Amino acid sequence: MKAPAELTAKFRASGLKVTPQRQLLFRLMHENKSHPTADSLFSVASVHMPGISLRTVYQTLTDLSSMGELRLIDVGSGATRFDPNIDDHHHLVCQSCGDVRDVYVSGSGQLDVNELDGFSVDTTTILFHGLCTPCRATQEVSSTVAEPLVGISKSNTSSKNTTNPKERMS
Amino acid sequence: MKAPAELTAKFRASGLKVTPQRQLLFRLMHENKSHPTADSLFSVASVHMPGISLRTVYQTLTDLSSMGELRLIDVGSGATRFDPNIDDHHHLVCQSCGDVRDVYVSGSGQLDVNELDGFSVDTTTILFHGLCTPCRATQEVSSTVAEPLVGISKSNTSSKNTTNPKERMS
DNA sequence: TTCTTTCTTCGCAAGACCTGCAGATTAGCA
DNA sequence: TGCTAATCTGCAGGTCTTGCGAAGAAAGAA
Ligand SMILES: [Mn+2]
Ligand SMILES: [Mn+2]
Ligand SMILES: [Zn+2]
Ligand SMILES: [Zn+2]
Repeated sequence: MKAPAELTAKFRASGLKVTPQRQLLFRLMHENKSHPTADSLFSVASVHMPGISLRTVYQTLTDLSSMGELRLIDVGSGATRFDPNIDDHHHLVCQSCGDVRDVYVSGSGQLDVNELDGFSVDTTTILFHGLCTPCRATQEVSSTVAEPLVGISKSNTSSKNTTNPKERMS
Repeated sequence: MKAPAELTAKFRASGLKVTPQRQLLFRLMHENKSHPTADSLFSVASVHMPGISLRTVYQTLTDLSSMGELRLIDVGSGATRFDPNIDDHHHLVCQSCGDVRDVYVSGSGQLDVNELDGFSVDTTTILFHGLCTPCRATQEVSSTVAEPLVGISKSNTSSKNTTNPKERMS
């Protein structure tokens, strides 16, 4: 994603107005490596500009991605995450805390794919699911009883939606 | 996913009952290559068993995945897709019609990943986004005017949720 | 500066997907 | 046949996201 000043120019060149809300979001997203959700970005934005609406955050993020300044990432955690890094890169997703980190992969173009027959590939998305260092440390301590492999556990142990991205913003 | 008869045994062995609803779903999912959503499976099931509830379809699919008989796939199209193929494989996703196809990738383990520093990878998910053969043919015909690279298109041209998986079931 | 036009913001309703709940029902077994 | 735990269904509720329109504000003209 371009720097705030450049985005300002780009927006005006496109006939879009540059509002205080948009400027704030430009600043909050610039070089933001946390892959925030709209809601977590809204929380942070609200501190700087009380009264800003979640609707406006969604709107601006959508606008930025329409202009190719932002990438939308779906790591399967429910909410879409927004990424100002538009380089060709992939993601590491912590299954415990939900953290998302950039990872640069070489050789993804040379993946041997069988039976493509006719399907033309445009983009490739790779997600590495695992544990980040802090979470791995925690896991080692409390790993006494293993989860049964078969049997229906009605208690949901997955980390889906248990993480609060609001507390992981830069 | 195991065959219906084996699932029947497995369910009973786990203290779970084998109801007509479950048997139907076992049959509909067995060797089903369409990666259906709960809702699309519900539509098909409703034809065979009018009155079956969407809630039961969700429940049974959840049970099956808890037992490791089904994989949950998130291709970013909103609804979770269910996959009876539990082999190590990845997916081709058509950006136009939403179709999901299996693809076997060799060499995914040897992806060069930089700066993993401490992150331990458990599973890798690869999605190839592109166009299936039928959709590519359609695209070629109607590709006269290119989409502007910059500028906010308020008309949503994305294929998200425009596809009806109900009509793609086997 | 003031006016005018067009775009934006905000708040709320609504849609899509999924899960919790509980009363009615039924599979599995003695 | 009868009992009991498991299941099914319908619906309410939760989360994430988008549609809508009245009120407000940016940008350029006068
Ligand atoms: Mn990223
Ligand atoms: Mn598959
Ligand atoms: Zn973690
Ligand atoms: Zn297609």
